[in-house]
Amino acid sequence: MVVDELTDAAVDRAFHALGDATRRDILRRCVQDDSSVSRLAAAYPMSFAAVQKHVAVLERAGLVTKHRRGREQLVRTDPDAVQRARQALDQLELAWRERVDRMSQLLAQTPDAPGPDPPESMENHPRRGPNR
Amino acid sequence: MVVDELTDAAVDRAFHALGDATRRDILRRCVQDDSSVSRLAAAYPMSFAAVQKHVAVLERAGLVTKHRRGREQLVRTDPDAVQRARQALDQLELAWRERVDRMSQLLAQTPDAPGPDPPESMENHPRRGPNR
DNA sequence: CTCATCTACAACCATTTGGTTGTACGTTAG
DNA sequence: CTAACGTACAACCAAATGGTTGTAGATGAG
Repeated sequence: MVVDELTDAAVDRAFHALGDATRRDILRRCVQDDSSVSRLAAAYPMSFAAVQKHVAVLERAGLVTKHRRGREQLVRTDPDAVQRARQALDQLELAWRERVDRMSQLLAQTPDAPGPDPPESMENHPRRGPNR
Repeated sequence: MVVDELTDAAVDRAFHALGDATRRDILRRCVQDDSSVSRLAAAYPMSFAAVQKHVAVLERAGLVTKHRRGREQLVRTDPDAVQRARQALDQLELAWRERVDRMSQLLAQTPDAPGPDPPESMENHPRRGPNR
């Protein structure tokens, strides 16, 4: 499986595209109804070309596709791409859960563990003694 | 609840922070084990200051927090923030599902009528007839 | 105390980004 | 056909980004 090639630069582009409020709004509009670029442009306080660029960013990120209808160009959100981005975040959450598991395990196997010591306890007393 | 204030500029920062491979890697490292900034810096082919800036971006986005331990500064991923970003994507997927539902409904309620004329019909037949 | 380490931050530079305007092209309406 | 519309794209600009180096402040080790 050479699927790994996609996921690095592609995730870059996807998150970068999502990091702008205007582009997220375009996504929201187009996920509900396909919209032509000019109709989108009318909805924002910027030039047509600016909106066109935003759509281009979303398209390069694979988040939307364009489809001709007459002289218009309809923009459509790709829900698969959205889910792909979500998976990247899911992985982070999974890793966190693994970490918590490891910590719980360490605590459990502590022999004379007297009480519910928070996991940070070992790295949390900076020996803030009488210095200063 | 004025929770809406957060979600706009904050989501901007979060996705922007996630839009860089180095920063995502930092997140992955720190979600598994807290790591000092200098230890992180040693892991990447760039200067200490550059890594420091990346951490600052992640911190402003609320994705990590820093905790002093002696002369080190430990970086820790905030799993809640990751989940918040995920929710933003979940909303998009939800909207898509609603759209599909609406479409299915339209299809379902179409009897065997030859010309189902919804209000949108006027902008929907491009009259791609025998012209050209 | 002194020294090495870790961090913070300013100044600077090249590149990218997000916006503008202007021009050109394809398609549909009359 | 011409005119109007929707789009594409180039050129340009200010601001942000991602990197560098250099300097200075805290903190722990010896």
